[in-house]
Amino acid sequence: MPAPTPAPSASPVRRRAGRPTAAILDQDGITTAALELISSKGYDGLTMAALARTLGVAPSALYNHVSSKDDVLVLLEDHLAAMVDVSAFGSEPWEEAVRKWAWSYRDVFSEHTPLIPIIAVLPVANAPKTLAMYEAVTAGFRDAGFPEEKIISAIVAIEAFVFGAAYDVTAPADIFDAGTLADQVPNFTAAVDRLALEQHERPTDVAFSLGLEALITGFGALRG
Amino acid sequence: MPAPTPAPSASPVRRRAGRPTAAILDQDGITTAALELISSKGYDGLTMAALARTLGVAPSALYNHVSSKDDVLVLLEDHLAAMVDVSAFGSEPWEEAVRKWAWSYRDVFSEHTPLIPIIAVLPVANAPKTLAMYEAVTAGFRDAGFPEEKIISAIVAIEAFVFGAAYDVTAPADIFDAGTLADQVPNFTAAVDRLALEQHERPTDVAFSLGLEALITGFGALRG
DNA sequence: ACCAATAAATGAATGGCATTCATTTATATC
DNA sequence: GATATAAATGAATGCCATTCATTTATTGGT
Repeated sequence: MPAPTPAPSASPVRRRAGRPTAAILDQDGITTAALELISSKGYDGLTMAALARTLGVAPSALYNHVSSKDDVLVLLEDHLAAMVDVSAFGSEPWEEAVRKWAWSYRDVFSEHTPLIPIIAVLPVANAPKTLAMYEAVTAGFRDAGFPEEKIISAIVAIEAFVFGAAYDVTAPADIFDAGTLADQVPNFTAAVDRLALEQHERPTDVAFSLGLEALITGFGALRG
Repeated sequence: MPAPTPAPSASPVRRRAGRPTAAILDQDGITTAALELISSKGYDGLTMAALARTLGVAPSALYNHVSSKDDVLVLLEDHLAAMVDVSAFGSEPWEEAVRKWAWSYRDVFSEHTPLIPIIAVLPVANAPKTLAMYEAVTAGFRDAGFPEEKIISAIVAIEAFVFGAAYDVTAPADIFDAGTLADQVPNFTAAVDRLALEQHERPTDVAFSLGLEALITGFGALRG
């Protein structure tokens, strides 16, 4: 069996310092490599050293293209925002568009919860694709007759729910097992058992659906 | 002016190694010291070394009482859960009880967002006070006529919203300023401007109220 | 065609961090 | 009184992000 052709990005070639013919690194390449690394080693494996190794460069070289590791996380966040499905706004009824948007938003970020603290406080001016998502959603709300002064608040509320629910997806299945304390919390234990008994969908999906439909119904009533 | 009596916890006395008359450290003391440290230096200042310094011990001494820094965060989380107001369950109408619980929950954790990734996936068996909160809320839902098999899902949904909203509180005021990209996102920019114009409450509070009332209304309809 | 400025890489620090471990010793237990 | 144990010390360890002086190929100006 012949050795597989090594990926150019992982080339172990000892390069000399100095300006190369073409730049090896750029923000897109860093983003892609970071995504690969995360999918193979998880966020614990995402270190500047590991990222550099994936790209076949010295760690310090990264700092010519990003100002910090947080900057890498912002690049990731913006990349992922572009994967959120806003296509139903403008082509489907408002309720269904919101539903698709929220589910897809949750699904994308449930695999990337370490980015949530970043995105939740990130000024949109630093994240063009994220901003594009907001534009599409805002237009969808406006066209559906939503009063303009309430659009941002409604989006922020749905987003808050989405981020919290994204964490929920990653929780262990037995998170609500009270263990030895079970007899001290009878109502809670009974409710947990009852859910397990009568519900065969993923509990996290049931909760998300329940909350999202309440938000859609409640906000839908605001439309003129 | 006489020198103030130094807090025993901050005593700089050079202690000899070995078992003291009474243990200096325990989990309560560690929790209290961690809260002090956070309120003075923030979560960035919460290091095992700084925590040990606050308590007047060597960093390694902490590991006789907690197994890791994450363990400290769990102690903090559980301490804070006990500060969440569940008192209205049983004494006030369900809607009002949920409202008070959710606002208080959000307010407590908005000052402690670095704990959210911990609590969101923390098995309740490791957090007795958190469990007690769930018990009170569950009983409140049951007594209000909520179908038992939906109680946990509803709580999980509200909690997701609360956690997301807690992050939102910490966001910078100009988070939605699109800057130079403003002309590329006209609908979004218009909606942001309109909100700023017509709304004088804290935007984060407006969004929280909007979402929470929708959830309360939606879930209220599930009661028998 | 040269020359200066620049972009983009290297690799060797640096300082901070959580955590581990061998050691010490006062107290509690048999 | 001997022994085991709990709870402290302080010195390592290894990982991490980040900085800095240095190198050098390319670009743009004269």
